[in-house]
Amino acid sequence: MEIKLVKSRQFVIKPTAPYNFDATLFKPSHYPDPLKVYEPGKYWFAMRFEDKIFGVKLVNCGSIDDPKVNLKLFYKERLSSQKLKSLLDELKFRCEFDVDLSEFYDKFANDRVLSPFLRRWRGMHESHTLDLYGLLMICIFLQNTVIRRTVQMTRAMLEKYGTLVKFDGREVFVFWTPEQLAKVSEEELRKLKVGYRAKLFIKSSRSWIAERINEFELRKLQTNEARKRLLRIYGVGPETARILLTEGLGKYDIFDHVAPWQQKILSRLLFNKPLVPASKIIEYANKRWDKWVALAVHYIWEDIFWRHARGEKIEWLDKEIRL
DNA sequence: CATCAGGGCCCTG
DNA sequence: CAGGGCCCTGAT
Repeated sequence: MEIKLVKSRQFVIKPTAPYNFDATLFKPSHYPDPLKVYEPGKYWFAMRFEDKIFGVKLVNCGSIDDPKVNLKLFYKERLSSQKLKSLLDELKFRCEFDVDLSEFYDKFANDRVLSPFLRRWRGMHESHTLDLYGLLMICIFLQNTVIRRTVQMTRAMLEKYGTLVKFDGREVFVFWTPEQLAKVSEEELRKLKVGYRAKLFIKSSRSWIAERINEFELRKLQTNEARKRLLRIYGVGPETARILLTEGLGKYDIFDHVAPWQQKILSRLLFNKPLVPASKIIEYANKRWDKWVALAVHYIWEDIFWRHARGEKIEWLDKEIRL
């Protein structure tokens, strides 16, 4: 399916400083997907909100310490002013426009490990431009495979079940809904060469509905409570739960799982050693960065991927990052 | 040509 | 609580 959004309205947002537009919205550690378009200082994506689809174009027109974002909203039908306000609030959450990081910066300004990263990426936040269900789909695409295949499966599924949204001369997909996918047969999905994940997509969508997962409610819960709810979804284990909590729900106080490939990279970055036990890494990071642990690790993590993306040669890294 | 591991999870014993 | 199996594909 595809839709074209022509009508638009513009807004000027003043995020809480410091706000690093590019580092917040674009994450070089993520695999390439057709869900967004990024250019330096510009970001396009589409979203579902209250059963309607919107196109969003963000343009940076400020600086890290005096941030200003031009937000252009593309839509089909005019919104009531009340709906519009809740949509803008949602975008505020998704882009972390109003999340104040000053405590984080005060606390770790002199942290021997973290401070160089804080200087380099000042104003970087997590961002959550996908909704929680979409992020779950991404996590399933990532499970137990190589990136190349993840990219192929994502495209195949989006072309068949997603919606292509055209606006501002760009095209991005939005995900299907859990209700849509819950009705699809396993054989039909398997034709798209997603393998055993066919069952996962269907069962996780069904349990998403059965568990009445509501991301707005989950955001309000304590991290551990939200985690318990998420783990009840079929196909969600410790790693997916961690990703959903940090990248989906904006929780920064969790870092409880390190996959083997992440372990290799973090061993180098934190201990300058080829391999440190995962439990050591987790303990070290939590003790040191406490309730900001996920954000702290995120700074260190994204830094190496930015350097990689910019073509910097880091010998030991190349074999760990496979695209 | 065959074998295998890969950015987890479920299920079983 | 450890470990096998899962789809498919490119790399070896």
